[in-house]
Amino acid sequence: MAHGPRERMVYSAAQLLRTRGVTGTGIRDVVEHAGAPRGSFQHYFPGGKDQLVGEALLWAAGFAAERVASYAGTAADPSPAGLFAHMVEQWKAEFSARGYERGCPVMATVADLAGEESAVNEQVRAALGRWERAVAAELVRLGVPGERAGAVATLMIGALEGAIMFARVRRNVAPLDAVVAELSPLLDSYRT
Amino acid sequence: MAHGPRERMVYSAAQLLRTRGVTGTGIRDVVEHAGAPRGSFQHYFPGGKDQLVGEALLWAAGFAAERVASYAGTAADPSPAGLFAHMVEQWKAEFSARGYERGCPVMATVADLAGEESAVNEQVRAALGRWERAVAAELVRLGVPGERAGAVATLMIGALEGAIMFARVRRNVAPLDAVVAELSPLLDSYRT
DNA sequence: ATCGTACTATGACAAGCGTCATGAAGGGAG
DNA sequence: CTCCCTTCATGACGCTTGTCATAGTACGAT
Repeated sequence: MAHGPRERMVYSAAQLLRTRGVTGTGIRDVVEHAGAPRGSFQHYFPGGKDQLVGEALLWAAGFAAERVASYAGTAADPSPAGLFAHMVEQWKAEFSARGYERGCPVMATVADLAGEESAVNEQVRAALGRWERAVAAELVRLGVPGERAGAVATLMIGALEGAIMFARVRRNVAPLDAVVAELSPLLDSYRT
Repeated sequence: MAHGPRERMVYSAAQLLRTRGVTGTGIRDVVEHAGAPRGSFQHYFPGGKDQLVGEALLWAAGFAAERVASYAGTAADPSPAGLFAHMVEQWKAEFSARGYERGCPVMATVADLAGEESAVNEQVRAALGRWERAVAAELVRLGVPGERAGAVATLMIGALEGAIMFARVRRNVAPLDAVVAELSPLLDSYRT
C-alpha cells in the first residue's frame, strides 16, 4: 500500500464521517474500512477519537483549499462566478459518480459537535478558516476588493453547503445548479 | 401542563437534535428533558426513535413555514430581501439569547442520516419541501416570477443554512449579517 | 546477540444505546 | 362493582461505544 495505515485511517475516518456523522462513526468502523490493524489506532492516535476526527477535518480542508487554489490555472477567463462553479462542479461530479451518501465533513462535524464542548471544535474552526481564506485569496486575485472578499467567501461556501444539503435530501444535483445560476451574476458584479 | 407528554417529547427531541445531532440524542435524554414518564415513549411512539425524530422534524418545518408566512403582515415595505432578513433575524435572536448550542434540525438530520437508508429521510424531504414552498409562495407574493421563485427559495434557505453553520463554528452572528448584506441587492433585483 | 523502539494483536472494561416484556395504576362504561 | 383501555413504571436484553491493559512480534542499532 502506498500510504501507511495511519494515513488510511485518517482518510477512512473522513469518508465515514461524511456519510454517518461523527457520532455515528465508530473507531472500529474506521479501522475496518481502512483495512488497518485495530491495535494500531491507539498507537497512532493517542488522543483518541477526537484526534482522528480533527486530523480528518484538516485533511479535508487542505483538499478543498488546494482545489480552490488550482482554479486560476484551469479557466480560460477566470472570474468569481467561474470559481464558484468550479467548486460546485466538484460536488456535482462526486454525487453523479458516487451517489449521495457522502456530504461535507465540516457540516457533519458542526451538526454533531458544535453544541457541546469538544476538542474537535477548534479543528473545525481551523478547517473552515483555511477553506474560507483560500476562497477569499482567490477572489482577491480575481479582482474582488479585499475588504469584501471575506464576506463573499462566506456567502459562497455557505451557499455551497446549503445546496449540498438540498442535493443530498433530494438525491438530485438540481439545487447545486440552481445556486450557481442565481449567484453567478452577483458574484461577477464584484469585479472591479 | 398545557401540552401533554407527547407534545413535550416531540419538542424536546427537536431541541436535543439541534444540539447533539440525531445519533447523539438518546431516547432517555429526550424523555428526561421533557420531564415525561419513560414508559410513555413506547406508548406514544410505537414507531420508535424514527417516528419521534420524524415528528420533531415536521414540527420544526411547520414552525419555520409559519414564520415565513407571517412576514408580509409585519413589514412596512415588504421585499424579497426583507423576507430573507426576517428569516435570518430569527436566528440572530436565537443565538444572541440562547447561545450557539442549537443549530438547524434539518441540517443535523441530513448530516447524520442522509447517507444511509432510513425511514426518517422521507420526513426530512417533506420538512425541507414544506419550508421551501413557504418561502417560494411568499416570494411570488412579493413579485418574484413564479418560475424563478423555487430556485431563489433554494438559494435563500441554502445560504441561511450555511451561515448558521459559520455562526455556530465562530460563535458569532457576523456570518449571518454578511450573507444578508451580500444577498440583499440580488434578491430585490428579482422584483418585477 | 542483545537491547530498545515501533508496531500489531487481543481481550476486557464500564457505559451507553434502542427496544421489548411485564406489571401497575387510573378512570370512564357496562 | 367489574371490566377494559389508556397511560405510566421498571427492569432487562443484546449490542455497540470509546478506552484501556497487556502481551506479542518485527527490526534496526549497538
